[in-house]
Amino acid sequence: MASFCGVLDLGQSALRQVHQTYRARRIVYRAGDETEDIDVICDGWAASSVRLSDGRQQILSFLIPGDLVSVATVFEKSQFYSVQSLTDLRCCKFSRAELQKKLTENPKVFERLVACGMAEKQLADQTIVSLGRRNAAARIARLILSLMERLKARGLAHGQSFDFPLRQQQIGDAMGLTTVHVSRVINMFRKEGLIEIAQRQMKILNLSELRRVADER
Amino acid sequence: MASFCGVLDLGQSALRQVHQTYRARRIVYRAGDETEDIDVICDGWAASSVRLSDGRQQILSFLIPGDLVSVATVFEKSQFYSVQSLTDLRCCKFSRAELQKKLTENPKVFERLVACGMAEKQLADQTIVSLGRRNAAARIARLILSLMERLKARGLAHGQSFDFPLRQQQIGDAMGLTTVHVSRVINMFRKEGLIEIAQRQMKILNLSELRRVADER
DNA sequence: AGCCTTCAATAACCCATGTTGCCGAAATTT
DNA sequence: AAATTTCGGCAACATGGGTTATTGAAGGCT
Repeated sequence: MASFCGVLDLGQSALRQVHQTYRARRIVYRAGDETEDIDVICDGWAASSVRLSDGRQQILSFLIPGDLVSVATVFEKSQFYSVQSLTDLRCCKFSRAELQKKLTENPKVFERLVACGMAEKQLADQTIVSLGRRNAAARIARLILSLMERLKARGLAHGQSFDFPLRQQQIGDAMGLTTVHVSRVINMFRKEGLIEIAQRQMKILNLSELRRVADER
Repeated sequence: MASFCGVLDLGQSALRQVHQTYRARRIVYRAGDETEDIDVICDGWAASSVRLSDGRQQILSFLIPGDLVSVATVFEKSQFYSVQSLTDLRCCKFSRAELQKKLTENPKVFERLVACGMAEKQLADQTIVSLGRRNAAARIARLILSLMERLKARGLAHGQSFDFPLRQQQIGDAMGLTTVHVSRVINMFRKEGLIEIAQRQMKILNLSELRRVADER
């Protein structure tokens, strides 16, 4: 299986890389901290999120293998959101300074980085549409479909089945819902034969109907 | 007053630019269309938005003088969202091809463009937090404060007063609320002496209290 | 194996926000 | 300035989703 260290396709003169692992539920990056490294996720899932003063959190995005821990980290030493591992995680670390140097030398790498950044932005925009205008069922259906597409694009889904390590709490924190309501919706999906979840594996049983739900208001 | 044509600071070898005006409520860019130009807003407000199949729309962001009509347009010919003028608009148009050429020649310009892109992303992330975790009053308070900060940074606010051409419908379309509910909240703000709106001018009367409301759940 | 923690399902109740409809004011067009 | 459209305020009512609490199952740890 691809290791995803090479997403940026740095070519012959590859940069020094260090691999690092994190246990599930660890803080990979804490909001406001300064870092000198850029992480690429090789294996496992993570999430970027913001914690509010009352303890609730909003997940901004889920990160899967092949994702950079935010393109912004390449240009800014510190971010206003945190990143936490959702599963055990394997990352490939690059030095920011070295990567930036590479950018000026190799415009192809810069292009690839810009493309990653724009993909992040487009996902964020679609999240805004979900949160602003869709009801709970459509939001969750969209999340599932979007994750499936992203996993497929990286060769991490076989047919309509894929690893799905998310807890209902995390789905709620991403889609602006409570765990109770996420549970209601997921069970409705199950009872209607749209999906099946067992042992952290998601299987989509009725794709066209799930798409229909995702397009409801 | 600054014209904002120079946001990208293209320097001596300035690009050919064309100025264009739009009346209020016109489509500046239609989702999916291919364009060869990049617009910088010199005067007036616009909004990028997505229209759903049932006619409702979600506004992704408000664009004010000095904003690019999305950094993404520099790299991608077509976008999945539209841009509409909210007021009469003056824009400065650059050719994408020429601008891209300039990018490879002048890394400073590239940096500035990346910085614009990251600012867009950060605004989008903050919108996600608002929509996901804040109630109507906090969302609207945050929108007002965020717009004030952005206008101030461009020298377009005098003290706590600034142009505010948004209709309640547009506030609702941006913050995932109905016009009725926007009206309820705005009137509450008025009655509590937080803000004053008259003739498309917003004045913040009690900044600290408005900030407090913005930080409530 | 036993203990403890996390996770999910479910029910009863509540509240923030949506829906519909109406009216008058303000803005825009003619 | 008359006509028309847009806009905002308001009230009555409906509902999607939140809150709280309880229970059992699943998963980790010693």
